[in-house]
Amino acid sequence: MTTRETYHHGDLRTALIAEGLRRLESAGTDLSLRALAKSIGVSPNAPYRHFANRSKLMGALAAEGFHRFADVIVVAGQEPKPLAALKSLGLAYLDFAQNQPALYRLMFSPYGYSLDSSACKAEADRAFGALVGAIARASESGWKTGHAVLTLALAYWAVLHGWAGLSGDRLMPPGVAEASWGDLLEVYLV
Amino acid sequence: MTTRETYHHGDLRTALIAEGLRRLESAGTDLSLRALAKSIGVSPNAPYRHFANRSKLMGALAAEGFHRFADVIVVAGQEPKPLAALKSLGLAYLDFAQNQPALYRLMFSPYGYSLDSSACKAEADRAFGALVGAIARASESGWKTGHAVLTLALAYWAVLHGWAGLSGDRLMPPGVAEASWGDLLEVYLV
DNA sequence: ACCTGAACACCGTTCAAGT
DNA sequence: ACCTGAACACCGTTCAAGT
Repeated sequence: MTTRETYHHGDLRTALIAEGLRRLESAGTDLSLRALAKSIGVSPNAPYRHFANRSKLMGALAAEGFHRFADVIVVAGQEPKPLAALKSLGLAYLDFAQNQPALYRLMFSPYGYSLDSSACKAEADRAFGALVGAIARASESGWKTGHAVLTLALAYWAVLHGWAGLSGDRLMPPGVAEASWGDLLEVYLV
Repeated sequence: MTTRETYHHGDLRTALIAEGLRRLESAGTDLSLRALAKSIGVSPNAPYRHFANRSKLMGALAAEGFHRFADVIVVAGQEPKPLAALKSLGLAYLDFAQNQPALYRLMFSPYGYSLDSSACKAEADRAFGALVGAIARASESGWKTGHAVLTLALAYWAVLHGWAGLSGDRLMPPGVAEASWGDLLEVYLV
């Protein structure tokens, strides 16, 4: 969000990621390494000192996205009442995906998660761990005891990921607006 | 699937789509117009006689994908027993996404659905209609009568789309293999 | 160690021209 | 009507060279 003039020397890596995250949402087009370098005021090949190739840079953006994502999910899951925590976590998830659709798409694309596995996986596991924890607490309080916690967690993750994609890409039928998030989650939450 | 030698004259549009669908799954890299034209044996700009630009071609591929997808979904939903139909439809959905991951991703990406709205939307609506029909029959037979049919359909679609994405991109935690599809759907189907 | 300049092969797209 | 050839601006990437 902040713009500075003290880049270009020793902080290029940070500058690339910051500008990359900014451009990701603003420019609808694919993120170009050359355009990114140009907007920072550096030569077209300067990024190669910090990233092996374009994919690795995209992976770093995805990793930063997963980091912020995990922060949001973990906090939302700390709601004391078990079922309220599940719903709060779900709404936080959908909010994140809606507010940063390009970043979310990158995170869960082959250019994101798969290409910087180590960094992305660690943060994704942190978010998924919060989800499993919330599900476990709900299960202990008597919610859907007929299913394994891990299966319940995967099913909930699938609902959230799927709905984030469908609503983000405006694939839902007309008449179904964001207002129905609550209703939708209720189907799963019973 | 079939390879012919009678292309290049009058059938270029068909040839581009056929070869495009083939390359989509084989080449992991992004589909290039020039490479596609070259593999058909035509000049780099010949496709522009049939498609306004690359996006329109991708949209046509997505539309063909949605057509095949709808066929599969509609057939799977014709299973007589209501709950069995829902499960059959879900498994057909996940099968399609797993067997043609690149096509599925394209269909539900901004380059697919959004760019050739008319053709894609018609076929997507056909598939979604089959889903709504199957849900309606289940609802009439006493399944989850507490929720609106449309809400149930959206929730099921979200589960399927989400799981297709997570398993297609191998984002699920280790130890959760394809064998758990049935278990996962059971959570929703109760 | 970090960046620049020049170069390569590739890409989407356009325009004039051929048949 | 359908395709080719040549050209433009752009891209990822590499390599030699500068500081």
